[in-house]
Amino acid sequence: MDWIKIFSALSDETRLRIFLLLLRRELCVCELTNILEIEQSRVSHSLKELANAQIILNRRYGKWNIYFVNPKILKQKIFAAIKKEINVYDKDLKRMINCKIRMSYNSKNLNEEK
Amino acid sequence: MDWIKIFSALSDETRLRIFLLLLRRELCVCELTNILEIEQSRVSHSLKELANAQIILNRRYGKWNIYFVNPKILKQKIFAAIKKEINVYDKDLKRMINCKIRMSYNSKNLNEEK
DNA sequence: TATTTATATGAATATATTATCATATTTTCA
DNA sequence: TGAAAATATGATAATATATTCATATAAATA
Repeated sequence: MDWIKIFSALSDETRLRIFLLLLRRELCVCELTNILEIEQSRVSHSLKELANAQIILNRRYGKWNIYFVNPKILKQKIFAAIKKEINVYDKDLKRMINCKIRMSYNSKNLNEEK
Repeated sequence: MDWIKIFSALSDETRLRIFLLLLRRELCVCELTNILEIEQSRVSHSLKELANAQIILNRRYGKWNIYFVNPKILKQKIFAAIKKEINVYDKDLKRMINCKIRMSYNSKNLNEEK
């Protein structure tokens, strides 16, 4: 575990917001862009650094790239504590709840899920 | 709690080394300088940022400025987890054990303790 | 196949951080 | 009181980081 890289990844507001959201549920880039209301390239760059610190992973699903918290790190007490003690930004949480980009798509194409 | 400031403070090797040492015991600037084998001004600057993030405090004792982990933050699970999961650098730990700058002084001047 | 949607990435710029040096301050002690 | 020890701090230079823009890639779909 490279803790300096990890703390570094979490020391930026954009990346921390993303990470706190991903602790709640997995999200694709366009959902994050929509929720955070920032540029898509900024989201991608941020995700790259979180992935580089190995605290998130991703999987392709059709045209989407879905990012999620690396299950391994959740076994570490530090991340379990982060999940419990650091709150997601209120506005982000609300927008996440209302964000149904993939869901509306899925309902039409459920049979295509691998 | 300003988590970005906190993660930022811990995202630098020098500061993380200092913080991990202080989690074991309180130390003055000259002890830290001795243990870390880096410039004194660098230690002071690093301590200032850790203090700025409110994760360490300090008290004057004679000519020494003794730094210690803010007891309040240890109640947070995150810091308790950091203490358990992140190891001090081996070399630092050894040098800390052998560092007796204040101790040798104290033994001669115990009656001056406030 | 051409277009659209989702995403990644390289380059350039703007901004922030880090290390070092010189020096100032405070306390102790000869 | 003057020197020494411990510490803090401001300025500078070197380095790293973040943001934006333009563009590339890849999958879906009309």
